[in-house]
Amino acid sequence: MKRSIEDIRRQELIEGAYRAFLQFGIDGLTTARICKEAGMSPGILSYYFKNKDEVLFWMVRHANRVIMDEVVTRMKRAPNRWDRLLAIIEGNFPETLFEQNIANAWLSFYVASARDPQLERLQRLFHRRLASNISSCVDQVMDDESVPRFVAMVAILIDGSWLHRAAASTKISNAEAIDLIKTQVEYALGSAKVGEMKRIK
Amino acid sequence: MKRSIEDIRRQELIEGAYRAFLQFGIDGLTTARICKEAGMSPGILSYYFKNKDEVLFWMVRHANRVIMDEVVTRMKRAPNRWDRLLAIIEGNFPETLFEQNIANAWLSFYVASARDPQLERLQRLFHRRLASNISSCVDQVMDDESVPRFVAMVAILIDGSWLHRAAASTKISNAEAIDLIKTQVEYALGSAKVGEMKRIK
DNA sequence: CAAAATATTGTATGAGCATACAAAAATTTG
DNA sequence: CAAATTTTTGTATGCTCATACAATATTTTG
Repeated sequence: MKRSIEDIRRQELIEGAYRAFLQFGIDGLTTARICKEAGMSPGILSYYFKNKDEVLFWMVRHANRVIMDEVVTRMKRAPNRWDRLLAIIEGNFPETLFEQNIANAWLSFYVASARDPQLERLQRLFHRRLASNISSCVDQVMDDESVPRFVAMVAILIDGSWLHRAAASTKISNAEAIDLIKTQVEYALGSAKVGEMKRIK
Repeated sequence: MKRSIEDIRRQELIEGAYRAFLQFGIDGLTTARICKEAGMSPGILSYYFKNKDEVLFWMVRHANRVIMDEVVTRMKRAPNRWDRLLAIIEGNFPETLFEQNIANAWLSFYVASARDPQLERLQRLFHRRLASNISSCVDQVMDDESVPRFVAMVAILIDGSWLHRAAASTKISNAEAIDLIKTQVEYALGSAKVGEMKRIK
């Protein structure tokens, strides 16, 4: 029984923090706001968590999971390496999530992680996961030295599109971002490799 | 005489703010830190500026000018449109400035500009300048509807590389970033257009 | 040089916030 | 149901910081 209520409250606070994060970014996250968003009184946070940073940590994991679920779902459906690569690209731009406020919130997480070792570890983890997913699509069609460069290119295009969405004066839509990245990826691979990837499960 | 000392102090404070910005990002900028960095006592800021935000505003302009000078210098030397495009790309990655702390500071500026209309205007201005520079290189070799997409692609690669530098676990060097962007740009344009651009002054 | 103007210092004030915690309320237990 | 335990509330404390400003120092002017 004790476990249960504790888990529920922690989860509610994490989700409250997530909603506040999407609206105000990391800097707009105050303990008061988190608790209010979770429908609890302001002091409750320090009862269920050591401090605000702990909530932040779990909130970011939660936020990442929301996006990763989109990626994973699409990857599972993909019948071959090429479609898996497309699944990764498309999964990183879900219609409902590719939005200025949210993009900005993610940016603020990047900024914060430069000064918080815990968040930095998370950030590295997310990045390694993305890199390893991309690698697994192309490692059979190019030599080992070429892979990192290709991976960096795709990652830069994905992150860059989010940054663009957050900040640029001419906003890009998710369809445009996907299309743009897909086009550049096709250039980089060439039709021979794309064909090959379509043949590998 | 009055003008002179006022201008000097304002400039010193702006440069102090710039140094603090590079080290700590926008969030690490306190009035005390700015004044200390400028070698003055903590109260001086409100004598020469309306408030901290005004210093911030001028500091960001200053910071942008440092990079833009790199771009402009290279552009002036470029004999044709292709070299001008390369000048823009290379100018956005000066050896001494393409560094994690600085990249992070810029990111924090992007985040802040989402909530500060003054900074947002600056940010739009910077972006329009970049877009217009890129456009002017390619507007003779592609039809008008294709230009924005190409511009977005290059801008995304530039911004994305900075984001990558700030945050990714595998850091990219300026040479690698330039090379990667150049490669993707060549793919996107094709050798015919590149050849054409080399012929247009 | 003395009076006036200007520049600089150091600090007081108050706002916003994280955190701890005493008191109150709700729930569980015997 | 009453005592014990758990959960929740509301607030007090202390910190960091921006800003204003009185007091002091420096420079200018006549």
